[in-house]
Amino acid sequence: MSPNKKIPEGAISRLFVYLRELTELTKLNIRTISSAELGERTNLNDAQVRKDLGYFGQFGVSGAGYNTEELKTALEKILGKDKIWNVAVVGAGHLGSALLNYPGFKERGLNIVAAFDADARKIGKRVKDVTIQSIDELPKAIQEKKVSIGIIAVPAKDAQEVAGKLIKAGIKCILNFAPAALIVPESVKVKDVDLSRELETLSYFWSIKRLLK
Amino acid sequence: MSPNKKIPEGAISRLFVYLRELTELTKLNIRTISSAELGERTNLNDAQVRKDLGYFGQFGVSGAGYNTEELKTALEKILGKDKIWNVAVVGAGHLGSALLNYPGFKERGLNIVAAFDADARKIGKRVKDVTIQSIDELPKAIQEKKVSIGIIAVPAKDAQEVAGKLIKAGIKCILNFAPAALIVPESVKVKDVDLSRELETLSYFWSIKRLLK
DNA sequence: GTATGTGAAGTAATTCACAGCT
DNA sequence: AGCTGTGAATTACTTCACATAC
Repeated sequence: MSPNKKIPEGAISRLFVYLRELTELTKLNIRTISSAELGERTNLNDAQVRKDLGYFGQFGVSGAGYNTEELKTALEKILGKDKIWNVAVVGAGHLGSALLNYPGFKERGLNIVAAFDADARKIGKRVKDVTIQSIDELPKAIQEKKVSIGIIAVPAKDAQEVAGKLIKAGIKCILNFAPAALIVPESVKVKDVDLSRELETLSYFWSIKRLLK
Repeated sequence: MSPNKKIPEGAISRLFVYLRELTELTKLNIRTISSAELGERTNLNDAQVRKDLGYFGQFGVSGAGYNTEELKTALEKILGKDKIWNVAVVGAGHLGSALLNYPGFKERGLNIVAAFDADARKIGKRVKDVTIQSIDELPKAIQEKKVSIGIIAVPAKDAQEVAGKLIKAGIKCILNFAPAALIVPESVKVKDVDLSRELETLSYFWSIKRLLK
């Protein structure tokens, strides 16, 4: 049942994990998998697997499990994996460049088609498949290249300004690597990836030595 | 009241954000801040700010708010920011190199002191402050350099093996960039950062156009 | 017998709301 | 008057458990 059941964001995220696993399984010519097995391979509970899938329909066969090929196809459709997504990176420092070179994106239909930087020395340089452009060209390039996702990989102090430019250019989804709390309209979805914070949080768990879970 | 109240992991993570903000505020010579203001600057609810702090003590003054300098000092102590953490990166590809060059870590007391790669051509190369070593030297180097956090930045297929080596070498905290479900003992804390998945999840929200929150 | 799909139960995290302090 | 600290209420998410289907 696909209609409005209020789907946790985590469920969406996990569906992509199931899809990856299913891609592996079909490559290995494994035809069928149970929620318990799929859960084991993804470090998740079997009930969670079933519930996550349940938000979108009924894909399994009682007593038998899921047909890997069928479920893979269904998830690809649900998750928009039949489409290719155009992505732009703002900030061509070490992190931005690493993202431009990261093979995992293209493999998953996420195409980085534009990169921008404010530093004149970087403009015109070619990294992987794209040429770094001036920030001034951002609005036009975003339009022309039909970019739907923006990645912010600039220092924290510049992040809000960059976010504003992306949004003005029509971007509705932002992956933000800057450790800054962005202020954006309701209609824009931001995902923060804060690398220092992840490490810091780990260090805390080390220091208390009361590791949970 | 600091004792065992069961502290959400998110609360720990947010404390690091408050600390950053407080560092800014003290630089600006702002002496006092309310939970509402601090929440506004970090995109969080005022009650959340108070509750998060409440897990560790009473730092505020009724009617007045928090003294920025005092709260900063208190959080530094609680979060172990008086210590320096030694970190090792396994995998010196684009992502690993970007992490080695990422200035945000050192700024926050997270020192990358070792880097490893399996590729003989990379071994011996110097990136930023460290020389890339062979994976074979990992156990010895982890010990000698007193590394407490390991970062996995290798392809998914190698991630489990690397995790095993890190754990064998005594590592209890792992930041994992590989899109792989690691199997680790209970005593080891893993944080997954799955960049493709973050982008994919964003793309989903774009495609349904029902952006939440 | 085996494994799904899903309400119900259980946990966890967030937000409310207000008593109490300055 | 203003703002903290915190139980209570709410909301969100996960896991249980079992009727149902193959």
